Amino acid sequence: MSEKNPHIHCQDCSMSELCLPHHLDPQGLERLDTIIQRHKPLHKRDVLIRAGAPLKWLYAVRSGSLKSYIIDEHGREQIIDFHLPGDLVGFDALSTGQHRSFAQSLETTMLCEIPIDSLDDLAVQLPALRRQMLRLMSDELFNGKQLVNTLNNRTAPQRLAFFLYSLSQRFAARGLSASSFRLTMTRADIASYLGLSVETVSRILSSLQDQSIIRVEQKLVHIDNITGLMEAAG
Amino acid sequence: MSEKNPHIHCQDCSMSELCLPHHLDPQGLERLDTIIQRHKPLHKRDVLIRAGAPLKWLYAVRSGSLKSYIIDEHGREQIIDFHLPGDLVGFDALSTGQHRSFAQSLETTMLCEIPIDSLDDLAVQLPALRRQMLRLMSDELFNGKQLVNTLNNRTAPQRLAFFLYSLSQRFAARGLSASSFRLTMTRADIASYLGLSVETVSRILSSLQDQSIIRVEQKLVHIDNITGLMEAAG
DNA sequence: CGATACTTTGACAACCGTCAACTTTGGTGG
DNA sequence: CCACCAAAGTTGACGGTTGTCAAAGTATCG
Repeated sequence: MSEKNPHIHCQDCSMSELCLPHHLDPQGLERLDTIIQRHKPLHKRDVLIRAGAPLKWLYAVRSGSLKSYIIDEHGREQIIDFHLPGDLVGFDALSTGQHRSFAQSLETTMLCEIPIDSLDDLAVQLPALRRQMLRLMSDELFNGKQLVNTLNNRTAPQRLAFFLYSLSQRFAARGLSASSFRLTMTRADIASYLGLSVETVSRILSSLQDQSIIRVEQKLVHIDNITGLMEAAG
Repeated sequence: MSEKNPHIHCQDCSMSELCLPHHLDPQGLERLDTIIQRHKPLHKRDVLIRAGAPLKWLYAVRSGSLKSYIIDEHGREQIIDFHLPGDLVGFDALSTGQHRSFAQSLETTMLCEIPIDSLDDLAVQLPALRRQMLRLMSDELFNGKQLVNTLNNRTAPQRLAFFLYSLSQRFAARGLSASSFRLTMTRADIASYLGLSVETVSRILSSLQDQSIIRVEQKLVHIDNITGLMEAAG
């Protein structure tokens, strides 16, 4: 790598524990780092992945955030996930070799680009990498299933409280503030993800604020009573 | 394998195309078959997997059916999936090495038992097996995400029509009748899976019958108007 | 054959989606 | 830098869908 074009390496990346490098020895880390490309920064609203496109790379979020969505038979966008730093994007394409959902940047976002063929080759040689890939997929799989239940069996206020709480936990796992963060997605995105209407999302945010559980300033959320939030989540 | 105790082999199993053997060459198939054990038959209500138990085997359903569920903080059972022949059970445990959900037999059920360590060893040597494992996980992952949306954005009648339609498709993919099948799960199981009350499930089944879309005789369902069912699913 | 689990049907109320109006924010071009 | 307009967000009123409670009917299992 040239001195003129310095990149962050897996060895120095603060997200490595959440990402593919987890539990890799220094030698394995080095080899993984070699196959990983750095993608040019995405601007807000850039579309990274389109459904139907052939799978060539998995992406790891280094900073920023994205939303994944599918377009239903009526042409409406349905949010299926939000991706934060350390998350891998693209696993759902391993099945058909084609992406099945879209991924769009919610803000300026930095990504690592992992060629899927090289990753497969390397996984054969590194058991720890293999295990971590399976672990990440397995987690995503279980989270998806659990989410169905979480949403199905909860009222609108419980869903939103759950959403905020789980975002808070995810930020904390990334070394960021659990009590104060920015919602990079719109209320409509949240509504779609939780299966609610925009109006309901807005009303409940106001209501949680009235209960002194959170404070909302546009996109900014402060959690003032995390216990209250957990209780509100059911 | 002894003559006295003849077992079905992967080579002869009618579910192999849906299962791990998919796209394996004869030699690979042979090797896979060697590591697979046949589990003793489960009776109705037998619990195959308990959350928290260490992951030792993945299971492939050869015949019969199971439900997967988690137990929520209030001790209530939440159904997260139903497993039919050809399905693999246990992927959600790859993350922690411990099972995270329960699996219980809904009827007499025959299973193959695949030691996870041997499977990992074999996957290193057989790219086609590796690809099929990832494909199965990726499919399950995407289905889970899609299900969230399907349920979130649909009314109760649409959810139930969707459920019946998707069961019908799954039976068809297994060479069984798409228009006539037995619901091995209870109404309460369906309700939990779809996020509805038992009463609503019961009412809607009656309503779909009144519309001559299906006929219901206890556990037996006949689909008389598959187009109507698809439309009812939204 | 009895007990228990499962299923169906009815009545009612509440939750939340829809429609509508308005305010605020953010981006674009002059 | 400001003006403008579209997009995003908020708040209110209303009605339908669906959960809850209740009760009766039916299958299943020991």
